[in-house]
Amino acid sequence: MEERIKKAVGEALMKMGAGEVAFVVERPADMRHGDYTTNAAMAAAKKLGKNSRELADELARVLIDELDKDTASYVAVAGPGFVNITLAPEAIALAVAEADAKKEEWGMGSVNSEQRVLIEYTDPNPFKEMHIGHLMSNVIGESLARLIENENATVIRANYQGDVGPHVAKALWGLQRAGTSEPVTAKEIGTAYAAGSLAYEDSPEAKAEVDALNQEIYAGKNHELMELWRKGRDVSLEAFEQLYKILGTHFDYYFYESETADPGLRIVHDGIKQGVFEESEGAIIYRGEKKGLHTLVFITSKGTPTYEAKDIGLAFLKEERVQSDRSIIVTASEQIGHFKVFLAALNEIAHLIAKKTVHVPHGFLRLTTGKMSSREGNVITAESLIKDIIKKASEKNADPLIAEQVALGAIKYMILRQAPGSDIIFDPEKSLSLEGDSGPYLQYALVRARSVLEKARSTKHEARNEKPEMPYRLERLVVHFPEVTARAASELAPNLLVNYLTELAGEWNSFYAQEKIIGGENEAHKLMIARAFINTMTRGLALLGIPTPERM
RNA sequence: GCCCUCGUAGUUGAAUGGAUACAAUAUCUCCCUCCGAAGGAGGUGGUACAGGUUCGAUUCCUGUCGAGGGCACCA
Repeated sequence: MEERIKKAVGEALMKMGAGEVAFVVERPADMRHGDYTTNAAMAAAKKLGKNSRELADELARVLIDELDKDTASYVAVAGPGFVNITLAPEAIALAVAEADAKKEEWGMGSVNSEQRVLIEYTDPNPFKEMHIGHLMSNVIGESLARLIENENATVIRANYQGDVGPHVAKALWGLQRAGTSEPVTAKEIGTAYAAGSLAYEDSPEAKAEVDALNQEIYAGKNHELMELWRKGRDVSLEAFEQLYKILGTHFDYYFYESETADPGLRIVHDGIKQGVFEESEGAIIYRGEKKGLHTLVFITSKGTPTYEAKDIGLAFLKEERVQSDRSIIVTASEQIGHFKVFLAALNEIAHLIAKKTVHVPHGFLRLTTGKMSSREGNVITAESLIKDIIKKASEKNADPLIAEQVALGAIKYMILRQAPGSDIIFDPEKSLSLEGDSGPYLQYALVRARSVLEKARSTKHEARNEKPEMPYRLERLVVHFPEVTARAASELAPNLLVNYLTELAGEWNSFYAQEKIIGGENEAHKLMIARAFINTMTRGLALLGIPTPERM
């Protein structure tokens, strides 16, 4: 629909001799202004040096001829020169019928038509418990994956896990110190990591031991150590799989730092000859200053690869295993600087890979009660957060499955409701609200709508399909769903869909409160609206990865 | 010290340079004899500060203040 209007506005501008002007067609903030609005007249006025109101009047006249009677009922000029388009009731009825009839295909688009998109997200570290940052990465990444898929692309989900590096050495040091040769729980390993991490900071001897362990792990020659490493890794990875299951996410490819280290080292060493990297104080570095960035170490003076070198190795490994047109990496925003340098270096080695790669940063989850640190003992793990919210949701839901669905809805909503890059301020005292703007609000609206349909099945109703002259606001909102999903996908911003669905749920709740559906006037028409709402909400929540409970 | 984000009702968030800055929450009123009150209807309340560009600035530019993150051997 938006496309159709955009095209008509473009043609109208052409006829007015302003074909070059860039303009937008969008949903006005206030529905009373119409179903679509365009700033085309104001944009053209600037370019042509004419009065915007006069130009808007002219555009409105031309536009009403461009759009056929069944599409727009009228076009009006308002404010400084907005041209507002109000859809014809027939066009709205048609779209609502489509929202019902198309089922799973409702809202599917072609923004990423035929593309193969590789998306890396979650990236937890074995030997550490999964914390909230990884949860955020997972929830955002999974939703992006689904939004991109919905635009007719093939999405390949990848997870990159840090199974080597200093944090692993710290955990193994802790396990050795505790005399554990057979770790069985992730918690056990997490505790060992915390112990190793503390000792590393407090004791120079421990630091030296951990550093030595780190190199031994890279070397892989110490059988006893590697056996402990393998066992600990398996336990951690298995714990992650349990969480992925609960979160409703899955991966097509797993990459591990233990396998990116070698290619990373090799490629960086090759890069020295090409003048991309250089040696400095025994380390191999990339001088970011040549690109207005800062210098980063890629290989340490001890010969171990850093995160940056491993990322170079990873980029090539991905290329080897997965054919892709685009590559998206979702990580915390603290890595923005590192990714800039990494991509600059990669661009010198492999221009085509760098060009198709984009880093999508997500914010932190910050506590109102102060910084999270393992030292303070107030680190919130993904598991503990989920458990807490499930407990809260259980107060109203005896069924544990539903309590879990509601809790996940609440958590995912909190993460997805705002622009991906910004931090989330979380008050652990107040916990998560299950009312108002929230996941459960959307779920509840859906459950109630389904319940109406359920009831309607057992009652007799008229076959006549009459409808009021003016479409309901709810219907007018449903029309916009495909545009919203397309925009959320192209801007990599699930929050746009969250905001839309929240508005949609509110509109349904008002409709539900004001209108008697079963046994009311125009029953068949209202039931159709209910079905259109249900399908739109169901599809929308699916794209966010928010579960839809049967009842609440 | 340098670089990057960001400052919007008491609080948490919206608003591709556009219309009377939009919600939720908290608070104050109402509404279950009627399809499910995790709901609906209404009230109170806001763009950090100072300049600039523009017909028009929460948005762009400059400065001040404040917060977060990054800046050679961590990830």
